[in-house]
Amino acid sequence: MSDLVELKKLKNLIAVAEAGNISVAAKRLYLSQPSLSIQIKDLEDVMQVPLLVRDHKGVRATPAAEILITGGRELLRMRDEMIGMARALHRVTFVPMRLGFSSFVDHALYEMVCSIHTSLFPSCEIKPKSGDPVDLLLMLERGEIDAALVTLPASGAGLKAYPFTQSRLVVCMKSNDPLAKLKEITPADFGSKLTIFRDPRQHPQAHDRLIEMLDVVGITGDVASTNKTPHDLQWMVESGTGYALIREGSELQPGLVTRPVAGVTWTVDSALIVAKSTSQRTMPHLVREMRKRLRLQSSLPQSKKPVRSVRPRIGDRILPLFG
Amino acid sequence: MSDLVELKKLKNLIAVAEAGNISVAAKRLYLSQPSLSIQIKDLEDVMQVPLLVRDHKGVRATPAAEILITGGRELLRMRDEMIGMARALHRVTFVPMRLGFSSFVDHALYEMVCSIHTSLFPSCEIKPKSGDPVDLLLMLERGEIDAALVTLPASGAGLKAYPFTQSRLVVCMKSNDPLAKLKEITPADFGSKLTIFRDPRQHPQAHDRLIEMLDVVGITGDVASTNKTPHDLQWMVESGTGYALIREGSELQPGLVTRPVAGVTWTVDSALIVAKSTSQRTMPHLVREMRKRLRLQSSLPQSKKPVRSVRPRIGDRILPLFG
DNA sequence: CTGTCCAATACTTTCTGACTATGGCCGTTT
DNA sequence: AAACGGCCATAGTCAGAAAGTATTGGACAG
Repeated sequence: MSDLVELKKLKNLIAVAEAGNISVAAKRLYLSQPSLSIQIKDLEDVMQVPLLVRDHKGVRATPAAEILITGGRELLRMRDEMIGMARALHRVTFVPMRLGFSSFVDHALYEMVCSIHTSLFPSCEIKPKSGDPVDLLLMLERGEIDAALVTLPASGAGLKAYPFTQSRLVVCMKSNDPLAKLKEITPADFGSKLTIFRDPRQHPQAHDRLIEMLDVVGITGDVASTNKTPHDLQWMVESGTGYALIREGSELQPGLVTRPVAGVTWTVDSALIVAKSTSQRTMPHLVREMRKRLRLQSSLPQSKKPVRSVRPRIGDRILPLFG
Repeated sequence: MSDLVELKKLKNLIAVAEAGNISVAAKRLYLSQPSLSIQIKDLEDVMQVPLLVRDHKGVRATPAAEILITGGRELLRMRDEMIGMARALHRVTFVPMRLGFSSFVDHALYEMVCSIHTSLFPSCEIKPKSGDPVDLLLMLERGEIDAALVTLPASGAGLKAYPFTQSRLVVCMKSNDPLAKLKEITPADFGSKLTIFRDPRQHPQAHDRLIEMLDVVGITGDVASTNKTPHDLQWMVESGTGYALIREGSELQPGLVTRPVAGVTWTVDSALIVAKSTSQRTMPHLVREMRKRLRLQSSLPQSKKPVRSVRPRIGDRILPLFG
């Protein structure tokens, strides 16, 4: 019987009791409400003891559940302690996780990766490395970094991509631009003035794909200004050089606005690229946890930065860009 | 990280360390050797600490593993204690498990069911009830027992069958019978003298099926002697009344031998029959554990079309019989 | 060499566990 | 009252974890 009572279930029971409400606990645990309900039910089934008193406003732990909760906390504490001891004994220090990221990747995503990795492996240091995608991919192949956050497409020998987020591309313009009065604009409206791009050398694959994509709707993509950072790019827009395409939900400098593009759905994928041969064993767990959290809520957990990046709705057909 | 270290894995690690050998531990745990190897490897991966020193004669626990083993034992002990406390608090006593069995079911199977149930639910009493299959099924339908061990075919309203073992049927005869000199005998050899059967009223479905099956090979199945128990049946054979079909591997009285039947593969299934509506919550766990240990699948149709107690051999491997 | 004994790897299958969708219950609001 | 909203339970489906089978590789012992 006891073999059916695993630490994970106890942990979840504790979370439910603390929340006083299965639905809320489920959110905190990045689980669906039914999954959690069933876990509790299984526990009750195995123990043949009711653990929760349900009523219309939530649940309350029974005395038996209190025992499990108190004991469970103790067990979880002891487990952590034990693991710490075992690792200390071997004087194992985690190899730092060397994480590259392009400045064009959403900062919220970067922070999410860091926070999840740290919560999974508290004693594993993260060494961030900013860089251009083309360089990052090279460093990955050489084993100089363990993973990199870049936008797709991205490929390389022995690399594996895990796409995590998808954001719509919108046109960035000055707020006093005539087109800013429109709710949506068409490619024809802005095509000729779309002149501000990120430096093609930073990410040739993505640039080529972008040009190709513009070509489909008849825009030549006159690359008049190339920029190293999103900040530079916005600055160019502000200076009146032209329009730029940026990720929806990006933080905007004052005086700038974005408008969605009618008739097309252009999106950009951000992915974690991992070298299959990496010696950093934490990667699979990181990827798994990222997927778990992004699966459920389509909205990124609120960091201080309001990420209002709109994800395409399921069912809508999306033009396959960067894919 | 610690969330990836579950009690089950610790338990298995302990078993490996105790066995000093993954393969042996796997057998004890009713697991395959690779499954266990992988579990250990996962642990080492997550902890980033080697746990076992492998050499050609087995494995040895590293100091880090010793910590996990000692701590793991403690954790397992505490869990059991905690569960006991929680259950005691509610003064829950297990409802006894009322288990019916036919005397024609292999005693080893009966004992296995009991021992597994007891190891899963030590404090749950088992109330055995011997009886004829026809009565047992009736009692199941009425909810007077929770489960019954009988031979297939067996069906009834709201009953579910979990076949566990399959044994070949062999001809039982006196050791000084002329046919005993043969290694195998054919249906034609013994057909006319096959006169000893179990009482048809005990299990009409199975009896009908048996007669039908004999008919296929041209044996009339002249039921001259009907018997209530396997013992009586062997007694009749010994007294020279005729031949009987019995389960291969049955314990034989002195002076009797069995011979396989050439040209056909007659088998008999023993199954645990459970009322779907039973209040005995231990049943699913019992069934699961039984299946784990026997590695048999229970996807037999148990609809109106009765499960054939006789069927062509699957592949060419016949299950070893109890024992 | 060759056979044996283990553990590791590769590939396949099974089945747990998680999700979506939906229904029922019970208070609160209109 | 009826409609709504919050919450938990159930049903049905599916992906991925875990287990299995078959095979390889390595290290002795004969």
